[in-house]
Amino acid sequence: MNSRYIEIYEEIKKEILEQKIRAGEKLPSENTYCKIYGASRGTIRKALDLLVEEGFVHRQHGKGMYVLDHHLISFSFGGLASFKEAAESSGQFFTTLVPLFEKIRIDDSLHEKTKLPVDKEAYKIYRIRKLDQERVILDINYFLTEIVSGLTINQAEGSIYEYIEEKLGLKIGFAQRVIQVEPVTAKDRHFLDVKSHPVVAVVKNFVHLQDGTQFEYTESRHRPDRFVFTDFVRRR
Amino acid sequence: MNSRYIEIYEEIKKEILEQKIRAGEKLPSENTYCKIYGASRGTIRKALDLLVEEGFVHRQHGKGMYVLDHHLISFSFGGLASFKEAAESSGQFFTTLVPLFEKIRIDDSLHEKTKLPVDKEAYKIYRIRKLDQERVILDINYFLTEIVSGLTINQAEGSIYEYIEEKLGLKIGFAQRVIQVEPVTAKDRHFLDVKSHPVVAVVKNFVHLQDGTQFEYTESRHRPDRFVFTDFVRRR
DNA sequence: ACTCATTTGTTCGTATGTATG
DNA sequence: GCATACATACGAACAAATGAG
Repeated sequence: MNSRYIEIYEEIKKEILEQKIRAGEKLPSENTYCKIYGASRGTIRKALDLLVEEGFVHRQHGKGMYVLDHHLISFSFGGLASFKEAAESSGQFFTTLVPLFEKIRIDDSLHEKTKLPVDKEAYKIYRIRKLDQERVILDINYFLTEIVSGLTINQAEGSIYEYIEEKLGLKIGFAQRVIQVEPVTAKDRHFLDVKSHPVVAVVKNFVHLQDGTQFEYTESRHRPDRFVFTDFVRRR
Repeated sequence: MNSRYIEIYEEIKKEILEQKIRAGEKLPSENTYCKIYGASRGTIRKALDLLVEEGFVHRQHGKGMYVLDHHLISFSFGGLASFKEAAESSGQFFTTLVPLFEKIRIDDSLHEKTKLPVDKEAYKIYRIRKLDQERVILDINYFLTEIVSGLTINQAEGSIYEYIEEKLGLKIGFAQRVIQVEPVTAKDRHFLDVKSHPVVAVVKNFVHLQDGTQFEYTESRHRPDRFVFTDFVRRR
């Protein structure tokens, strides 16, 4: 079903996550992997490229590949993951409330904010994420109804991405993301347990399908003391 | 000296940045590029992969590649760029002050914070970034003296990365990065024009050489109203 | 509905270059 | 100098998505 290099990538990643190869240890050479998986070196390299890119291993010309210490990259938000995926992989227990679920029309000022096309209809959804009985994240979602049709409040309580990808068969492509710090609004005070915090950490997502059309704008407003964003970057 | 696919990548990227191919427009096909550059398809694809990864273009199976609207990414701190590189590409005019430049020893509590090896010696440097006569960023750097030897206060006023890469010939590999929001400290109040802002946005960098050894810890403390972090992510 | 050319996606095999020990 | 391992490059083939006829 999937391509071979993805399968190999997932198998090796699993071995690293299960500590069958530990941090600091050397991976088998590319040629060894060729024999293990019966694949060409190009295919093996494509699989290993993914691990390098995600920060699981690093390569050294002439020496080999080594597993990196993954001490805290337990992805609060590393890639383009849904909230449910991120929460599950971080092992924390969240619950979701949906205090608002309605259809609206994108006007000029909303277009300015969301970059969604003017005059289209969209679902506007608020979702509150609770951790340890405290409301720490407010997600404000806009989905074009034209693309994400038939959404219900039930799905919003679970994973909307699951619905989009599995039920509708749509392929999510990429997102531009902006992180900023903003003063708390009346809405934040109403929907979050902001305590005395005067600001929130805001993550804005402009999400596109694989064909390049933007179908979503989401703004995640985090109570600053619970906000952590982790990232892995390579030079050049 | 560079590899062919890097050259090709840079040429095409230049064409996009100079708007010779505009947002929404289609790129020449891979086979066309093969003829243009006299390279194999594999090499062309490696060059194009980089553009895809950085969010300049998106690919559509069976159709072609299209240039993305780059309104957000243009002043991106998304990659592992030095402050000087980022400032130059964003076109803003910053100046740098160096109020502290000293050698210290990594003790246990500093190891906890920086992850640098205990008992090694390090440069500890404060650097203030001024924009429009306002001190908006405080960089706190630790560099292992063993690796980054011979650093002077003059270099610290320019680009330390330039010194590390060009003068010392060291190869920077990758960094783990954490973004958080923290209450202002007395140090922030002293070195930054924090105004009435009660918090700062903090970016922590754990930077490693290509051989995997960590040689730097840097904490960038931003006044929250001037802090923007942009990112580009793909769904896998 | 079907065929066909175009274009991207995956895989293979092979060769050569370069860094490490 | 030599063996090992990663880096780059070429060419070929077939698969899969798209759009035109």
